[in-house]
Amino acid sequence: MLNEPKYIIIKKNLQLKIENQDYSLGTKIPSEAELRQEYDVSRHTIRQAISELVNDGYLVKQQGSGTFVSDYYKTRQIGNGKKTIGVITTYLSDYIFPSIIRGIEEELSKHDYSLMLSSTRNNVENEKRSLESMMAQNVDGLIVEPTKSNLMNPNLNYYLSLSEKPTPLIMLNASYEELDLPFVALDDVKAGKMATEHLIDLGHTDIGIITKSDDLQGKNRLKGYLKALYDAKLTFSNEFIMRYDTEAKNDLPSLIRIMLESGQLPTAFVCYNDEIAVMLIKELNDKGISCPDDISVVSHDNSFYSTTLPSVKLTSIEHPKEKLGIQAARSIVQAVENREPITSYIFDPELIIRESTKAIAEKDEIEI
Amino acid sequence: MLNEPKYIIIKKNLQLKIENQDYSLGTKIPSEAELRQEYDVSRHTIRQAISELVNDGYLVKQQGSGTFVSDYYKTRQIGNGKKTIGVITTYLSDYIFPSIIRGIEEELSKHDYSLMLSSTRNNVENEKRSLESMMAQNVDGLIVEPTKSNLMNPNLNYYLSLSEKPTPLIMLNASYEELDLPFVALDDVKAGKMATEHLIDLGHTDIGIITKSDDLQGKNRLKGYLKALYDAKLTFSNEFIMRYDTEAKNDLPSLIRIMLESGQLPTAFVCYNDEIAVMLIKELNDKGISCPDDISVVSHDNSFYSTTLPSVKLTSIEHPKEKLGIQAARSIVQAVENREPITSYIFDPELIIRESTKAIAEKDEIEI
DNA sequence: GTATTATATATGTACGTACGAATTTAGGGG
DNA sequence: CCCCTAAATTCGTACGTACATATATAATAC
Repeated sequence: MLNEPKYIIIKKNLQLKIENQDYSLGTKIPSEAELRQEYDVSRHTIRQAISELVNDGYLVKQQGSGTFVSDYYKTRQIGNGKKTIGVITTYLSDYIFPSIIRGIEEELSKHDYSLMLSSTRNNVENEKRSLESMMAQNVDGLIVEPTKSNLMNPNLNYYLSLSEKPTPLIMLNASYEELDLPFVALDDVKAGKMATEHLIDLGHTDIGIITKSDDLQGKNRLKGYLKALYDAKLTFSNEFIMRYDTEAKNDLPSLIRIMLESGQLPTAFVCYNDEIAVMLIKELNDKGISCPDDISVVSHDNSFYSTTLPSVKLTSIEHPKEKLGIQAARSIVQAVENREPITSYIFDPELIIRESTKAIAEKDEIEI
Repeated sequence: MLNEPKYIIIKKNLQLKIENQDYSLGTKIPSEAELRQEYDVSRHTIRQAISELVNDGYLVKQQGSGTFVSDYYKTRQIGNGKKTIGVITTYLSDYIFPSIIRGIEEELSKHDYSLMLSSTRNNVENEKRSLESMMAQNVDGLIVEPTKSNLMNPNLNYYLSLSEKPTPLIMLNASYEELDLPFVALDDVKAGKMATEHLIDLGHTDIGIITKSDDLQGKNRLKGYLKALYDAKLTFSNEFIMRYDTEAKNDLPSLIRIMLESGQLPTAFVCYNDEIAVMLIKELNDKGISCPDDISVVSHDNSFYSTTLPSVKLTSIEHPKEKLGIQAARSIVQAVENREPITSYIFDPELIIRESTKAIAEKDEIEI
């Protein structure tokens, strides 16, 4: 520390005086000759110190007149000091995403960070463009909800090159299993297990599932479902494990209809999310099947869909939503400030019991 | 031109060679000593030229090793070309805002623009901070949904200083009447008039309204309501013009309850938006009053609330939502590209008739 | 008092030397 | 062939000088 170069010492000294307003905005600082005497160094050394300060925007030089404290450096400092976090999600306006984004925005604005937003509509090509755009904008950190997290993603090399750079990155909701990236998510395996166990506790032994195939959340919830069945030594029928992907979502109602018409049904369903659960219950009702009297349904995410059906409020696994966004933002801010690696954060699921699930015993009693 | 300083000539020469890939990315350029010989100048002069190029990001120096062509300057160039639009709204996750933001994002991404997002939670202090932040970030355009547009806004001077700058600005949903800023919005006066006229057409003569006092939309919808009554030569009772502001929203249910208990009621209500309509209908039902059999309700915005009530789907004025966002984005992009002044865009309202309104004649018949 | 001019002052360009510090390269020993 | 060391290379710091150019100031002429 003591053997810092002279010009660095002088630079720091001048910088301090500027920031302390010893040399106030717009005023002239001592000439090179004067500073030379003051610090007892050569003119070259003084020039070197001043040159760096000019470069950093603290000073402005004017030949023949003198060197002046810039009134620009303050504003530039603010602009430069302001950090921006890029957020890439699959959807913006749908379902639980507004809440997640709100959580992120809330936390970022607390730390005076800016938020740059982009959505992929669950399309990998859009994800690529969003990533490129964010990188070009030199964001200070990235929060990404992965697109088609259960399929081979062609943008993995982008993520790899990002993880080499100092730009912190955190994944939301799910991660790419091929990469070892930090993430903030609900424990989806546990969630699927909890949902299924709730049905098992109610006496159900024939349990179907409708889940998503192209994202990791769907895969994990299925995993939890299978685990719960295995632990309870129950079997499952392949016909009642129904999987769909983003593109096939619109065809799902007719697929459900076909399934419902194909013979014996289970007494309960686990649904990937509330949207699907509402879809299923509507199809059930159309066929004269009641929920929960005939078939119980447990879903995920506890979104506004949970209470939207006139006939029945959904039993659903709570999704942290805002909290998830807040946690992701908090982690990324911490990573930006401290340059420390990010640790993943996993939320524990929680079951909200409403009206769409019912003990099977009751039904048997009625039938007897 | 001929008497340019030597170091400037050398700098330009080197810069040219870098851009022509004579010195390609990452490779070492000749040492100071070599360049000294090549240009027949002192080492100091070479260092001066190189120093400026290092500062501009073209070169990177490494003591003991050499001076190298930076691979960073290219990306910095690209980043500067990308345009960013700042979006400031009151809320992010609530109500129709996700749809609006989605529209904006969709249109901006089509033009390869970035979106910087901030919300004010309808607080003017937050609005100020958001504006400052956006200005510091040097956004290329701004889309603002005004905070408390019907109250004197303390940030008007910010907007004034903005309108002097070349940064295009467009207001969303409403504008500040004190300023003459371009905006994209629904014709709220017409909307309020249309809603009220629908009730008049159904035979209602006693019509109340619940509207918001601190934003322009509420004021305009009230204006339309009064206009419709005036045109139909109907009177209104002050007790049934109920106004509330953002802060008092949570107290609204109890205020409605008090109103409902205070004697004779109108046969119909116009509501500021679907959220309020749902609130009102719940309170009505609690008092054993049916909608639409006893009291008709027409609301605004046609949001998901319109179809959320188990008892009745709402008759509501359509809000353009996505279209509004798309139009705002399109206007701002046009303004950024062509540097032309923005013209306001006003959407015509449209009535969606559902179950919450009923002709008064029918009711009379039943009663007879 | 004002306009012009000379002088002083400030930064800009450009040369030179010397030695320090980090890195690479070449040479020598095992 | 590998490891260590010494030398060479390259940039970093720091001193010096000289003169150019732009600006401010003081002196001068009107």
